Amino acid sequence: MSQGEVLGPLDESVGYVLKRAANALRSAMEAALRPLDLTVPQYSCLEVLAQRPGLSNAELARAVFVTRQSMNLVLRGLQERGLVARPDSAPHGRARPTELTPAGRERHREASAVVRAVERRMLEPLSDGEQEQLLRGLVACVEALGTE
Amino acid sequence: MSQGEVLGPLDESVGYVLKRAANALRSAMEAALRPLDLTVPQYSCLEVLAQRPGLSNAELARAVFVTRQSMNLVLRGLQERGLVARPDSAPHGRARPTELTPAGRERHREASAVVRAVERRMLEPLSDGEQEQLLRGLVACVEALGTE
DNA sequence: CAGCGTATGTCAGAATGCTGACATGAGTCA
DNA sequence: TGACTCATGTCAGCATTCTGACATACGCTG
Repeated sequence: MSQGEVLGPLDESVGYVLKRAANALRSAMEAALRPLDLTVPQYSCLEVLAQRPGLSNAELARAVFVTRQSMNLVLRGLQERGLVARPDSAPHGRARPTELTPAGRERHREASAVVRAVERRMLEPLSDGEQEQLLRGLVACVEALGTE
Repeated sequence: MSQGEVLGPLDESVGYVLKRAANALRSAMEAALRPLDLTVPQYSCLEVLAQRPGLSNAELARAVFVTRQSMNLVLRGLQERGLVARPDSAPHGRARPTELTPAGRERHREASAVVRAVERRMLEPLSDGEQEQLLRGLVACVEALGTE
């Protein structure tokens, strides 16, 4: 009863399946990142910093879609573990640019590998064209909802 | 700076966009359900109950992907507002089957309408065929991740 | 009948994220 | 220069959800 659910109208709703897919991806990522002692927000932070070094706390928060307060906690945890570095005083205004340390870059490399493996597993049944179409469809949905 | 973000590699990651889409859908649903004084979990519960009456708390929790404890709180809130009804004593075992009251059915009708409107808005830029393909792609992803 | 395993409902505690609020620093304009 | 606006970092409180645990109820098996 726990697995063999009746295929009801819910499974035909894009919204329901979208939520389900995001949920499954999150769970898979959590499980994959646990051996590296990283949470999903922590990994997201490392990934953004690797691609765009020097971002401030508030900018990182916007990029990962969390509040400044939450991102601040994440950054503190990463800083205590020596994975990111921030100057003690802000060079301009109050924003302190954050950078990955060498250890942070190494950890990001490992984390990025396992996350990409999860993503690859998720997309494995789809052809390249179908993957592209899925991506474009999702982007279209985001834009349609974003412009309210 | 807040809106015009650089189109980086992140936007080409299906996982990232999937999270983004689910997030946008959730926010839009919250905003649409607020006038009806319903949260997303509460609506989800009503929706499942409308399609499958008589489910117990634990079965509802599994259907909505939350814990029994969380669903119990949701059900209490809905019960206090007279939208769902549960017998005081279980007819079999400990599971008490839950049903929508007439008021609950009416509220569900209203909520379902606004949620479907949100979903329609989200899917508006996609053709029928693209919507179908998106749905099938997401289902494939869920299944690929589910079988670990 | 007694024991075991499973499922359910429920209670308590912890973790996580958010909203509200405030002080600080920089830019703008009269 | 002084007032205003905006963004940032940070503190406190609240809300929501999860994990852990326990008692109860049923079915199965010896």
